[in-house]
Amino acid sequence: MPRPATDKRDRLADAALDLTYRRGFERTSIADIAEHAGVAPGSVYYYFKTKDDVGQAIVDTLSGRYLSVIEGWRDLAAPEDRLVSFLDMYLDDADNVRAFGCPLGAVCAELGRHSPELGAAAGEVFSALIDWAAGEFAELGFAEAAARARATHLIAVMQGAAALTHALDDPEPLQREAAHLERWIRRAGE
Amino acid sequence: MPRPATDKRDRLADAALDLTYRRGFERTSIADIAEHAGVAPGSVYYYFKTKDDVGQAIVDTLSGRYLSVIEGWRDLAAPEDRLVSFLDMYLDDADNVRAFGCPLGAVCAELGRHSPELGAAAGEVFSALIDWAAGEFAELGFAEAAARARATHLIAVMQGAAALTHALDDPEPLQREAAHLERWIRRAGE
Amino acid sequence: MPRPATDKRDRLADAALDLTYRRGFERTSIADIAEHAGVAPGSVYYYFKTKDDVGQAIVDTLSGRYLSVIEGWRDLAAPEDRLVSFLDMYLDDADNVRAFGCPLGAVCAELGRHSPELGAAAGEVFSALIDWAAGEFAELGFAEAAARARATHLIAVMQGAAALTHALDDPEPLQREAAHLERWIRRAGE
Amino acid sequence: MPRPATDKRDRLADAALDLTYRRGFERTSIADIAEHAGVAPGSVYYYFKTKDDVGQAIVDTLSGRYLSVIEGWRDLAAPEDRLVSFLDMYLDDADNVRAFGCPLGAVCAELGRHSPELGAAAGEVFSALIDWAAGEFAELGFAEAAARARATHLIAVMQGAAALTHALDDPEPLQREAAHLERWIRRAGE
DNA sequence: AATGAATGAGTGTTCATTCAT
DNA sequence: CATGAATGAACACTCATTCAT
Repeated sequence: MPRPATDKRDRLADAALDLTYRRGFERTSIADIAEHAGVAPGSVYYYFKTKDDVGQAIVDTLSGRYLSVIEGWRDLAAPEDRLVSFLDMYLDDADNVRAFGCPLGAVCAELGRHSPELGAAAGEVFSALIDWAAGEFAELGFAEAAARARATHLIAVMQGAAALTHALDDPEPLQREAAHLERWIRRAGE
Repeated sequence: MPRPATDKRDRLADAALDLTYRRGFERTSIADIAEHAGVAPGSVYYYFKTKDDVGQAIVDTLSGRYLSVIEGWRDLAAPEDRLVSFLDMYLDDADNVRAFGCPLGAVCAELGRHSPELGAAAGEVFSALIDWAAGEFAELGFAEAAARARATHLIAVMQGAAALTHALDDPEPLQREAAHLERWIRRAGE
Repeated sequence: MPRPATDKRDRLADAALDLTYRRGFERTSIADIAEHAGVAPGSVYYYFKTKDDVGQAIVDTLSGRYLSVIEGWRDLAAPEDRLVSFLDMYLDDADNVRAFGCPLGAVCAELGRHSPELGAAAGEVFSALIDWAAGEFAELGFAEAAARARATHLIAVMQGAAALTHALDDPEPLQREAAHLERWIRRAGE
Repeated sequence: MPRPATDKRDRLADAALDLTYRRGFERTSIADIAEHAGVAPGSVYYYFKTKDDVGQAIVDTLSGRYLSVIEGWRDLAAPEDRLVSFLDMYLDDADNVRAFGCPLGAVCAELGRHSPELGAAAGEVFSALIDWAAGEFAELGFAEAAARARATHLIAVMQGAAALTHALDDPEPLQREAAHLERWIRRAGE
């Protein structure tokens, strides 16, 4: 029972996300995306009306990936463990972070520079991430305002650490800031 | 006695930096830069061999601007005040940060995505900034390793806060993280 | 008991004629025609082998329409009245003539420019129209050669008047030439 | 003393007019025009901003040609002779009229179908032509309104005759209507 | 009998780059 | 010293056409 349409569309969106992360949105041509997805060049426009539409699909794919990863942490009983998993996700992916930056931040910046609409859409992924982290901190006993402040801090520091690790081509900032944040999270959980 | 050649070159580099910050490097054409600088289109290639060369000039200009700003803080007697000036620089420029991201981080990311060479060059501006901050923290009494760690943390957090403020189109993360860091700096100065 | 296949084919031909008249043949895509006819995009090629084939169907539809309109004038007893009905047909449709030109002439020119074969086919519609008008003039007592000459003049002047009215976006040439021709016809009928 | 810029631009406009007349505007690609003018494909966009801009240049070229032809009839002392020259111009070009229609009417219709703006611009060429003919009839002693009516009739009939000659692929309508109009003009000059 | 999925060839357009002057 | 003219390669996008079902 094949769903070829959805399958190809997904493959195209995945390829577009991947190439945008590694080369940038502007430097990624429609033909590149098609080739990467193993699809005929003209076919991209069967699934997407414009390149901006591909950008929107990138945001959706990105959002879906982060949401499903977070979903996977539901097994963990303690909020601290879930928050630390967020840090570990970056550490496990340190090579890519070093080479291309944060998979979320880099792509959002790239799309935002292409068009304000895409930038706003990408911003919502950040919002969702902060919402999730704020929920975890709330579960740790923080009042809403404090929980949000902590969540924003967590995301901001990881964004900055990833940016520095990429800019300096050095995993150290990422590792050090993650270690810092882990202690900060554990301390909050006590 | 001005040297008009140099003047034009500088104007071109300034225009290139400005446009790259606001639109991105890829979306900025050589003709755009020439027009922005009030220079004849063909002349860009008199001053720069290739567009990548323009990218290098952007890095140099960026580096010069940050260095001279830092230089301007020499008047301040206390290292804490100089470090806080770094934070204030962002707060004073909050509108641009919100609209286009960190003037340093956004441009570095943009150039890094264009070519590894430019990325490495841009990375050195970050290194210099960290070196400066590490020096200030050393002056506050921290041992070298600790001073570097603190400097990296400072830059990373501001990078992340700027990125979030841009992505969310909301000045709050920048303001909150800056306030946080100011207390953290003042505490270190006691 | 309708034959749905034929019905769809007719609807497609009608849509194609309509769009060709208003936008031109080249600017009308197969997908446009399908959408306009309320038919699935892929289905056009079930009824027509190529786009040129659609062009042929346009000519046939056009021919059929003019023939049936002429047929409708059979009720009128006097040839003068039938010939004047031809003029009135244009005057009644003056808004479209102004906006898009003569429904026959514009489409013929469009198809002729697309391919000589279609141009020749479209030319036959003109021939048929001239034949009809020549028959009417013959009935008014003109010898065959004179009747054909008058018929050709009638059609030519209306073509030119329609073309001018369209080009100048002004109904005046059409109205004036039609009034002229009506007197000329009435005079011949005395 | 070469004026290469103007020269190339003119050659491109000439090629564009020629191809539009023979193939239609839509079926003429920018690459076709460049090749026809002996110019590199990318160069068209150095002289014209868009294809619509090329269309405007076509109108200008067309207008210039007709104006200069009319100018050439200044030598003729009698208005009748000048008006008959207009008819002769078509008869001398009968082969092209038969193959492609009226050089003015066909191109105007083609451009008008491409965009209303171009259609309006093309319409002004017709206006100018009518103005000229009206002036000649005025010189023959007709009051302004009558002169304009006659001028419009002259142009309209030639348009229609050319259209029919093209549609039927038969020079007869053009020749017969031209002969008719010549007698009509000579009669007015007596 | 009918169609939705898919595509390759071609379109208008942009732009980094070259070069004669 | 400086530039306007010119260009070829690449881009986003369109569309007539095919075909498995």
